[in-house]
Amino acid sequence: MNKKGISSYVIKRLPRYYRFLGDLSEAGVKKISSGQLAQKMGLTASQIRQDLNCFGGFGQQGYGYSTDLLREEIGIILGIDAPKKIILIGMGNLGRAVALHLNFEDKGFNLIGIFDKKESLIGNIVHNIPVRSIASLDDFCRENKPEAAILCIPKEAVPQIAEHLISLGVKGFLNFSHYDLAVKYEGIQVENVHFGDSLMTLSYNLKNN
Amino acid sequence: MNKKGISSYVIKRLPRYYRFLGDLSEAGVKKISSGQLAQKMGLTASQIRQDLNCFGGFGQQGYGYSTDLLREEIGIILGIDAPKKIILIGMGNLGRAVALHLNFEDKGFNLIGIFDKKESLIGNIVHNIPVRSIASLDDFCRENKPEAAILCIPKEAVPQIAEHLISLGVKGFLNFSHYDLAVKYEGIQVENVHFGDSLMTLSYNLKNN
DNA sequence: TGATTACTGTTTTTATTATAACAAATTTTA
DNA sequence: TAAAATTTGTTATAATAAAAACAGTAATCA
Repeated sequence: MNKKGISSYVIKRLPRYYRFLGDLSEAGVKKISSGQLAQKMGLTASQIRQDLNCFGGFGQQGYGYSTDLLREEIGIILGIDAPKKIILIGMGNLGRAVALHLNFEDKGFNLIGIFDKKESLIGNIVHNIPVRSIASLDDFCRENKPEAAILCIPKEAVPQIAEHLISLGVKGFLNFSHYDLAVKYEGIQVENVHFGDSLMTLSYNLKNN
Repeated sequence: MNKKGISSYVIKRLPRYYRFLGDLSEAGVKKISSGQLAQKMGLTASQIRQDLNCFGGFGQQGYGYSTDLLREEIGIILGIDAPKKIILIGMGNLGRAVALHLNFEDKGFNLIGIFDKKESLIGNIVHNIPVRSIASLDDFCRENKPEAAILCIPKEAVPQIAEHLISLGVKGFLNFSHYDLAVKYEGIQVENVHFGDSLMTLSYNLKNN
């Protein structure tokens, strides 16, 4: 629960609403009711209405929601309309995949820098961005002031790098390493992505269902 | 909630317990109390004890839990001791990163096949496994009977491929595509991994905290 | 050895989340 | 245009999850 008192469960559902509404929009669907959307998403209409009403009344009684308008509103709630500068640390297989696979602009970010310590990678152009030496991180951050960082580095390196980035003004982390980055300081945001955990959950579910 | 009546919230926490216990084990910690573990993981002792007691009493009053034993027990609960055959569809940037980055053996799976439709990739050896043509998928599945599949393919291709794999006996999916694979059939397990959603959540949290 | 401390397993209570219900407003239909 | 149907926003209820409390057992210490 954040300062505005909105449950993290609601917030975690917002990107999913945003994606579904984008697909509907692309498919030319102009309006949608909570009931129709609920069916598509495997939720209840009640939950959708209640989720949306945490942020305001975007629908119209007797009509439903305008697909485009609702998507736009959720985009604003998520802050996608105001891109934030982000850097990527670690250009291994995973880092490269993340840089090339994620559409940052559509998700509220602008990838402005890529860093690695491996000499052989430095200077490579990935996603139109040169890979820089980790030695140049401090200067780069002081000059460009990235707000967030993606960590695709070995788990041993994470605590130090994270702390260092915080001292350079980085406020948010998307952490892919095999390590749970904890929020130690007020105002620092962390999203841990552990897809190994998803594999284990799948293993459990295959065994027990 | 699955058939045994254990909440999905509990099950989602199990891999995290497993990881933390592994780290402790590696660090030579022989015993741990629910209180100590709670502090390390940012949970309450009560929740840990209640989670574990869904599956049995692994601790000892007045002592705590044996790190190694508890880890092993959770591994068994997750089915990590009984590796299941899994295949990977889609050898783009993301597919390659997943194949090379994920330690399947430690997570209950054995990667036995990689498939792509792109001619130029076929025959490449990734993680000691040759990339095969998607045309050979049917024969391969009939012969090797993989229980699960990882999808690293464009979202448009997902519904068809998933349905086809189900007809070939695949029971579980780890889906990385930008599409929500829904569980349509009894006994089919799906884990959707959307790290774009995590980025959006981070965007929200940066904006609002 | 007896008392004290530490800790689990389990029950009870509280807090949170999701669902259902319904009044008010809009649209559609006759 | 009037009645019926649709659908939201919001309140009330039910279900679920988390936290707290506590009794009982093992370990430790005097």
